[in-house]
Amino acid sequence: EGRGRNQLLPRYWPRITDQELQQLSGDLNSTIVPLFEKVLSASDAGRIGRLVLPKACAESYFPPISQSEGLPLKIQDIKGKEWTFQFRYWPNNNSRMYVLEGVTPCIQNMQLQAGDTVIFSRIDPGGKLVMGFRKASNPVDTQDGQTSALPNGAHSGETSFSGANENLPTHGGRTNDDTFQRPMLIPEKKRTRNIGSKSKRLLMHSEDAMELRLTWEEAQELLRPPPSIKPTIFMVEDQEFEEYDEPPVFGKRTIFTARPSGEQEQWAQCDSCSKWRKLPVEVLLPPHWTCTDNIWDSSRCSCSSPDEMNLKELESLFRVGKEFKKRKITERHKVAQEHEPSGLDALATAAVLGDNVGDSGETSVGATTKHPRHRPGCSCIVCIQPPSGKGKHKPTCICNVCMTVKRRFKTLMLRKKKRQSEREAEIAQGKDQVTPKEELEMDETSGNSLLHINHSENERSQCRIQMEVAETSKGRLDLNCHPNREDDLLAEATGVSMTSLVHAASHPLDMYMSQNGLASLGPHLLSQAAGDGESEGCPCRPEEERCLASEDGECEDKGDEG
DNA sequence: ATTCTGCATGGATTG
DNA sequence: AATCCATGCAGAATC
Repeated sequence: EGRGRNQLLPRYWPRITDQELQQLSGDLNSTIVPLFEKVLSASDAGRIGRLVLPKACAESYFPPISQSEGLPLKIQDIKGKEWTFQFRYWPNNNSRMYVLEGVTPCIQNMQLQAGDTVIFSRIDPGGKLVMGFRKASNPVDTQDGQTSALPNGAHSGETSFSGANENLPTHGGRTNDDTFQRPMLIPEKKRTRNIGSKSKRLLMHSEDAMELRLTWEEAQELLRPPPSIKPTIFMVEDQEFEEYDEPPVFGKRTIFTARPSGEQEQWAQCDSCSKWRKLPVEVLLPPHWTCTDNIWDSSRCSCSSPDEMNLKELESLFRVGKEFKKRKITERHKVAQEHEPSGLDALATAAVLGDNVGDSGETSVGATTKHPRHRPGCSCIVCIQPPSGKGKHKPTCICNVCMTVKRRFKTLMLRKKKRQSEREAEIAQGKDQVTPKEELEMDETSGNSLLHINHSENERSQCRIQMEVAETSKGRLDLNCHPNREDDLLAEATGVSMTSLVHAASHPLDMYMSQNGLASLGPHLLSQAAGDGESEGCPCRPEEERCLASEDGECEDKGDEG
């Protein structure tokens, strides 16, 4: 528009093709007059919700305001939704700085971020303001540092006035999965300043968060040695290392799929035609790669060659690949656990892995411990730290935690005894039958009647009760459980004889532990039960844990009532 | 402790 | 040198 163009800096000139304009005008049955556009800065797209408007643009196209408070301005987005922003200014060096306040919901709705462009237009007749956007789409060339072909570092990307093309997979393009990268544009100038302030984080949309969900392993997959730089080879403890003078560069992101048979494949998307091409698994690609670079498949070394697989099939294979990878990680985890020293670490393993031990491929789904709030990846102190407690509590320790556990154990056993007496009385009245299994367990001469021992496990464990915890998949001894529930769980699920429990309960704790080789375990169990005394503030700590570690055993009292 | 608000500051750009 | 504008900052408000 004549009024503005002559006044505006070129960087604010709206860039919209006649074709797009025509299409839009046709769609809306009206005339769209592009006014200006602005590449969002970090502060524009941040959570403050203030979009700084170029002064000339604000004064040219928005209503004149004489008060700093300005006025509410209704602006329609590309989906027809109307937003109300506060259009105002701040006095600034004898001048004005114009801002739109309250833009956060709109920015979030459009899923815009720093580097994206907002485009202000006007619908005629009516003069209604409309706000479109263009996502930054092209990668910043980090290698040669050349400026963008377009002013202000803006790259031509997908313009959206309709919203229809947003986030939809184009032919061979990104899907809703987090597999396919979307390089984030950082304006060439002031690149370092757009990273974000030191004390605040940029708002991340869920989509971005998904894209950031990379493991180190995956991140490593993107790194390539700097081109044409020879590494220096040196040895550290018989391991060969390559050292480069230049930092690594990012390579092309590929995806790995797996056939149901487990056969792995690697796929890369052509930068030119966006078709996906299959590659050998071990291949590493440069950042820019096209079909013509496909030296591994002569029948598909040109963009004119058809797709080997359609997107759906590829996504399906990718899912299989993901499952395959998940299984591998789980198995690796299991192997690592098996190589752990027994004893305390086994207890820690049991606590951390919980029911998921042996549940391959599903570690990310189930809870890890007795409490569902502990999950794989949980970083709370309970989960990240094995309940070693080594050296912290001795069997003779009389600290509050130790005394609480001992008291609790005693109460537990007494309660078992009481309830068992009641049950046995009932059984005696009914049928007087004892299973052979129970008879075996009632071999009191062994002194080990309480616990089932897996001998192979036993070889790796110093304490039997711990074995019970680690090895029994159905029921585990869990001092954090509510006593009443625990009674049933422990006894019924593990098949432990109630008579043996009664017998065990008749011994003092210390005697019981010494009989069962538990002298060294006491402190560890204590530390496990008390979260090593360091997890007091852990937000994910189960109620029962807190009760157990509490000095006066309030929960215990409750349990006694029941 | 975090977020909001109203500027102030200073690097970048323009004339 | 003047101006713009991205972002910092401090006090107030709110959680």
